[in-house]
Amino acid sequence: MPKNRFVPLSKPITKVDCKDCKNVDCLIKKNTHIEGIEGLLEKKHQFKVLKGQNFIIEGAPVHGLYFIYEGIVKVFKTGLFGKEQIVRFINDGNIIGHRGFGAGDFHQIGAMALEDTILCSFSSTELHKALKTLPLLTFDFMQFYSSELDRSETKVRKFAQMTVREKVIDAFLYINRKFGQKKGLLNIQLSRKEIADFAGTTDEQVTRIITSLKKEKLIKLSGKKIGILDIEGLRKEISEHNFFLDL
Amino acid sequence: MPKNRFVPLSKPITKVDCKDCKNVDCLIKKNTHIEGIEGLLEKKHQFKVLKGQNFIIEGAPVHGLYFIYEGIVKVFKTGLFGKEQIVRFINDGNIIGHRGFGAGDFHQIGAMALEDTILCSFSSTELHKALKTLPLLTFDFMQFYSSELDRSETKVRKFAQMTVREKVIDAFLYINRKFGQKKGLLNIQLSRKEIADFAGTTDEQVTRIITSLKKEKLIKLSGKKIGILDIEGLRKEISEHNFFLDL
DNA sequence: ACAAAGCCCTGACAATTAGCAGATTTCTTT
DNA sequence: AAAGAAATCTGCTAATTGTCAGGGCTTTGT
Repeated sequence: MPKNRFVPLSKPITKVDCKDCKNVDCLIKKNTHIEGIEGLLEKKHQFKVLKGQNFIIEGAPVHGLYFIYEGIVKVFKTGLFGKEQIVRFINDGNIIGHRGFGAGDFHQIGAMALEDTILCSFSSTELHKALKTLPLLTFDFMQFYSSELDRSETKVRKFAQMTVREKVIDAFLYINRKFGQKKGLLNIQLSRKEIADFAGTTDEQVTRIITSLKKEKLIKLSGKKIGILDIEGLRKEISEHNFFLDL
Repeated sequence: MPKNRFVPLSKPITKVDCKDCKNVDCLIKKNTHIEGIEGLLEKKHQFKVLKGQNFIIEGAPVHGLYFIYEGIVKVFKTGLFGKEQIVRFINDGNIIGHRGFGAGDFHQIGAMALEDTILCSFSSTELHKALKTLPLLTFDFMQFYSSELDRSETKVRKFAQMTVREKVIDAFLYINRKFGQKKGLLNIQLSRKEIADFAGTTDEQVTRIITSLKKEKLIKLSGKKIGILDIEGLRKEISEHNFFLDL
């Protein structure tokens, strides 16, 4: 992460029309065809945030909802003594800033760009208007939140029942599903501490487990990057925890 | 909990009209005035389940969504070796059976009545139809899921960062907010194991912590029931963990 | 009323995990 | 290129937590 340099908080950039967007799984893109959504689309803002910028602050008032056009972001909650719990990592097409509805709300999460990231944003009032009149859009949002809820509740169970080794393995598998590998290396670079904050442990434990997994030829290291060598081997170790689904 | 007796899975009972329902916070009741919802309301089923009945089985296909008219239910996920993680306790007016939408879905959670409970149910197809045409209803559902998601993500953080004592205290405070006290005793009776499964620990630890809290005059026991004596004292112990809200 | 089962409590022990400190490596800045 | 800073690794130690086992109490069923 870069230091606190004197940088503008965000840069406006040339705006992409949602109808032409490459992120076909984006909740907005998926609904660009429905009638009455044009008003919302026109009011979209798009801008860039730099790696390391904390563009959503926990507790700050909500002004809208963001989508990632391109980039990688970590979403977290801060706890005791500033220890952060990373709630999820997100990339192209994903939503962030949930609950960007209803006035008087405050962000329950913080967000930081892990790579230079281009964001799309919609104001609460515009979105509000759209959601209250376009049931199909609202339905998609509802389904999104509902599946996120399942995911999160599964994570609660994992945290309660998994060992540290299992939690770290689970984290690697999640990261692999989410970001994939290129040339045998994960397409995201995280510090030991970030992995720990996501898996719910400490950086020392993550280091230890990485060393073991490397010795067991389940993963490999190439510089700072991590590569998963034996997905099945890793899955097997946590398989008893996943009765119904990968979440 | 009673044994497996030979009982009918459920009993139909006289149906209450949603418009007259006492559960004013119920998502359906709150929307009974909107136009076009009558079709859904008419198709409601209402029936009774007995204490101890496991009326939603994890992994079973979803046929609809339930609301609690009256009663208490625990919602859980089963993990390794059958160890269950209680996700939440719910009562009058609450929803259960999330994701009762979209065909081909399976229950991600199980549910068991802790008291004799009267349920209202809506079929997936009917609900689907309503949600896809009534944006205000869908909006309410979306907001519900969204706030549940916040709650759940906060719980993830708590599980990762709290000590066992803090988690148990947090559980008592939650139970108190949710069910309240009558004559100084919590309006719900849970076994040590259920408290443990909710707080993310073991029944022995819960026992130990209850004994300590009793000695410290923070709680009291009267038979099987637990009473909270010093809410502020308890809150203080976990206050550093709650920066923004009680969730 | 009695037996059986289940729940609760407690102590002792074992395993897991976190925290600390120092060495080493890698990255950044000048 | 060298110095300084940051991140990673590793061993050691302490604290926390879970597990096992036994005894007591309460509830349930016959």
